[in-house]
Amino acid sequence: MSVSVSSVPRARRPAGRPRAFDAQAALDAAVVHFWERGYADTSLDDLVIAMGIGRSSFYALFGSKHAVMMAALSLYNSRLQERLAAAAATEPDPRAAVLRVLELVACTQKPIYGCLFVNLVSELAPRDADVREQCDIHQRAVGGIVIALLRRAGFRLAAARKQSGALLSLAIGLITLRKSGASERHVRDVLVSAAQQLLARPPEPRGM
Amino acid sequence: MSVSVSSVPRARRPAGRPRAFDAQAALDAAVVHFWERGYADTSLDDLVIAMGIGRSSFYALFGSKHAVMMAALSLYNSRLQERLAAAAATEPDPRAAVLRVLELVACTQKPIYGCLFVNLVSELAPRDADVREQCDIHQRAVGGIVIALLRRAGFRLAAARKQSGALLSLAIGLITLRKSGASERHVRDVLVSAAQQLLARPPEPRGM
DNA sequence: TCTATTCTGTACCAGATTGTCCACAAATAC
DNA sequence: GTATTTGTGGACAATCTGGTACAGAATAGA
Repeated sequence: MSVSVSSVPRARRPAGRPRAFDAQAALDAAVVHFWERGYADTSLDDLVIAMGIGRSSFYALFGSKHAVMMAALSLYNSRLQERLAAAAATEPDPRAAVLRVLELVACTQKPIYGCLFVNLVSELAPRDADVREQCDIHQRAVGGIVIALLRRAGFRLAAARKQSGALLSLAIGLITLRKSGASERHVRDVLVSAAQQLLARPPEPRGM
Repeated sequence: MSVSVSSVPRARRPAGRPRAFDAQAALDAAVVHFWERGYADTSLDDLVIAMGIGRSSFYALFGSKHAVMMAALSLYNSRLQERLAAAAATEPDPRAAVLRVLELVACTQKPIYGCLFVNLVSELAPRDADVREQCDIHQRAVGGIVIALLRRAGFRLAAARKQSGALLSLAIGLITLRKSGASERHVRDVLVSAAQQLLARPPEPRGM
């Protein structure tokens, strides 16, 4: 699963010919390629060329097109989670922190290409249990960050859960809207204004 | 472009062998197939088998894989627009009508497969100008329905535009959330509660 | 019946597809 | 040096790809 980019660097080199490429960089290139082209439209030739490695090396290290896609998705998700957690930890005001998190989600680093997570959920989730599982985990992790911030802002657990769902849906939906023609500016305006309304007051469960 | 499903039925049959299949039904089958499998992962064999026609008939009537995808997308979009417009026209209270429209958008007819519009935007929009154009039109049409309702509910034009963007993003984002694991019930709860907040009052532009 | 027209099934094309194989290269161990 | 281990490039196989060609079937009109 993990491609073992030697988080614990071995003291000695193993016997045998050393790898002629950087596995981390190759996986990064795979992330970019799946991000820009999706899964089905990416051929193995595209992939190994983009990654700058040969077929043999590709199969030796990653095993299959599906496996490298999962590794890329996992890397993308964990990096995004790190960035969101960092933003949440940096900004002291919890409402401002939520807004910052939502901006990071909605305004992706490759606006035209949206978000790799969203793209792969859309393309593969219905037929790929591995993608579903990985994405469910990611969704919960990101949701957890927002829920924690909302609780700090005074929301009760149930309300925080609901509101977190709404805020994240908003951000994710804006990614699609942007892809289908909306301007970056409009997206930001809508996000800020709607998020402020949804963050306004912890709605006490009054009546029903 | 239009596949001419004889909206104006000709008085006389044309000379020549009559078509042995229902063009409308075949296009419907294409809609379903692209909806469930996406574009790149659908081969022509898949397609003609699903549509129940031969390759020759397929090319004679539709021209190419890309063309039939565009026809399917267009049909899907116009049908959805019809359903939304009907809902908007039926429900007298404009806020209730907006909620009804959002439910139709967010709770798709094939929950697991999401929304064909969203799916194809996600898969193709960055590299396909035809899809971008068709989807931009669709987005504006749906946005127009919501904006008109919001205006009837007392929103000013600028506010209605912004709020419409927020409400539709919310609904669209929920489709993705549902695909990546959220339950139908959670989606509905979040939608209703968030939409009520976003519809609460026409926010007068106070200060900034 | 004979012609013109339209549709259909099948064979076909040239190139792309994922994945395997194997001879060889480059390093360590001895 | 030799043996061992690991990585690499290119060839290869079998299948699948989107799209075309064409002979013949089914209709209308004469």
